[in-house]
Amino acid sequence: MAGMAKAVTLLDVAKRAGVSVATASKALNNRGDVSSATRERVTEVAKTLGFAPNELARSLLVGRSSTVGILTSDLDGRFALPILIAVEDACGTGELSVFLCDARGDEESEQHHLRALLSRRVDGIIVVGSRTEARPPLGHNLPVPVVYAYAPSDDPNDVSLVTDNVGGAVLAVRHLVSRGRRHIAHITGDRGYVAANDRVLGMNQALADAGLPLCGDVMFSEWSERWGREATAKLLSEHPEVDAVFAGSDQIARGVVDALHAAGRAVPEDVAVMGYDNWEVLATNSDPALTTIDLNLELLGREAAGYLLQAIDGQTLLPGVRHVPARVITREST
Amino acid sequence: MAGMAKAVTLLDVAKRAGVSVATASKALNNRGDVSSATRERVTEVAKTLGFAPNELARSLLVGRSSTVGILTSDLDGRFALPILIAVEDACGTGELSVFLCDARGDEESEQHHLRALLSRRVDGIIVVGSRTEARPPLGHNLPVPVVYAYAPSDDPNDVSLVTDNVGGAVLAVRHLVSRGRRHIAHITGDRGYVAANDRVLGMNQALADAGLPLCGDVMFSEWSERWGREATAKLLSEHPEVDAVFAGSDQIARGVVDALHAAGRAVPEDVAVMGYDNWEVLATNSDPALTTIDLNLELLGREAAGYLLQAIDGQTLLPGVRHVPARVITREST
DNA sequence: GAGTATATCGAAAAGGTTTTCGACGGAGCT
DNA sequence: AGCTCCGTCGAAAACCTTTTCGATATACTC
Repeated sequence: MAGMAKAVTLLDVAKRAGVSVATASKALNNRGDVSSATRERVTEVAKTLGFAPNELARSLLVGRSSTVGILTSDLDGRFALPILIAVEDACGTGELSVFLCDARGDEESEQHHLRALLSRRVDGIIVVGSRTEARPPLGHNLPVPVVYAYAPSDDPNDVSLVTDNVGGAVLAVRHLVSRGRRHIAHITGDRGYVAANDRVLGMNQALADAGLPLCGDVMFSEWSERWGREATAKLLSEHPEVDAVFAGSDQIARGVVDALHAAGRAVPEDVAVMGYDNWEVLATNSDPALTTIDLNLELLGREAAGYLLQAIDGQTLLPGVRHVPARVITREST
Repeated sequence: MAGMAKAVTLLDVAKRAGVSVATASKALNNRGDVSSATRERVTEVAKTLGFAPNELARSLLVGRSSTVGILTSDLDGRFALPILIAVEDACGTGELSVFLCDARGDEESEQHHLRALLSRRVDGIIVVGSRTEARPPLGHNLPVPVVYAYAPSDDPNDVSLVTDNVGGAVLAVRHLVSRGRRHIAHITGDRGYVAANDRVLGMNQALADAGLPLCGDVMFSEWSERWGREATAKLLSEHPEVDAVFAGSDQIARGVVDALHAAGRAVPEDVAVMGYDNWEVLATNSDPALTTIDLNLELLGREAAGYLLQAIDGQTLLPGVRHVPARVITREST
């Protein structure tokens, strides 16, 4: 800690360099008319004094703070973090600093953070959700642009980015049929999640395209390994002919391969298993490593930041929800 | 997006209320001499106009921004996030907003972010690392207080908070011997990590206290499930009498129980297994669920924020590294 | 030498808020 | 009536930077 040196101001360097603050400012910003001699002198003094312009004053003057807010509803979750990282990255290269706010799923806390962000005069806000269900907008007539990531706004006038779950499921079953599988079962999570329903939608569509029936009924329950194990046991007894299971998440997929091994079925030789989410620690550590669907969350976050920057630049972007495509990550389980 | 309403200023509400900006300010801040009548009138006007004070101007004036920076070296990692969440939480209740910066382990990027934070006039900085090895300090003679979390600064004059890995390992083997285990083996990760070495330190200490030898040598390699499986197979062939394995991480522990099952050993009846980290998704989804050591990262983050707030308040805190104790989470694998 | 063009610099305003201090009016007292 | 005192309010400075525009000096042209 030690020094606690007083911050050095532009006036300090101006005095030290024997010029006015005006020319000092122009010298440091390569702007206006200033001789190269004094410019050098000023920059030299600024460096030795360790001058760093006070962004608060700058922002106040130019009416733009070069900050954005990220408002997340649940940082703990699996999906917010990659988006957060991508957004922070994209903003950082654009010389924007980001305020992080975690509302913990609390509506009241969210409004509290919103007020804080607005009084700090952020130039824009990205709200990232943890579920794919649509959410009410942050507010109406906000003084700054807002883009919604992962969880879309239910107001069609807002701009939202979401992952394409039906497209992802299509990719998944196409991959399985391309591997020669004909008896594909689907074990997934909570029937109350639109993510689960979107994926069965895509699956049915791709199955129909391939002229194949689903092996058994789709099995809903919870997003856990345990459910993957349970469901697989049941599946094997009722449909021993199954040669592929499409799991609704990597967690479930882990349970599936466990149960398959316990039943003496080889993966992928006897039955292939496909995960969803590309949760690295689960997918890569599995034995065999899981083929899975990657959500492209980094791309989603990057694009969200990109749209926000455009809006901050004054461009009006056309409203609606944009779907960013998923992609299959091929590993050893298929 | 829609409105883009112009931000309403204090002058606006003052004019509307028929007073000067000075009295308006005093009315809204419950300060100075102002009659209750005009106070009510001003607050009323402020509410209807939706006035929110410009924090930039406020900060500039009072010389304190009510913001802190979090500088992380690797957000991806397993350990930064819980700390980040706890810090954000603690700061939020203190009416501080937090700037998030992810340096991605790049020294240059870190300095870049540091400069940005300082020119934004943050009141303090928390730097959270992703490894337990000590790191060089952010800088010398910085104008704001800094506290280091998880990865300590190697300058003894700084204040750092780290997890107590040797204490955690002591708890782990005590737990195992309290379960009646006498042949305890240790499978852990990369020998180059001080975390790994600290834990064998604590383990040896607790083993000595209990008068027990280690079963076999400690097995170093990588922090993965695969290594857990490999090492277990080797262990079983060389030391079939083993009745407990203390794993250096939950990932390794998962591999251990897999291999144990494959070898026909029941967990925990035949051999107990203990994890480390309490990585929920791994530990709770395991079959059986893992008993493990929790790092208390939330507490660490909360305390880091607490110390920083004290320093910001002008208290000088005594330098050095503080160890926050771990705790055992008992589940079904022991 | 007179006049004009050019190069370089500085004074001042602006941004929105808080705080100090002086002004003003009315009430109470002698 | 004259005085003090208190309660309320407003003018202005301060925080630090950027930008505009006028001022000054130098060089150049005829």
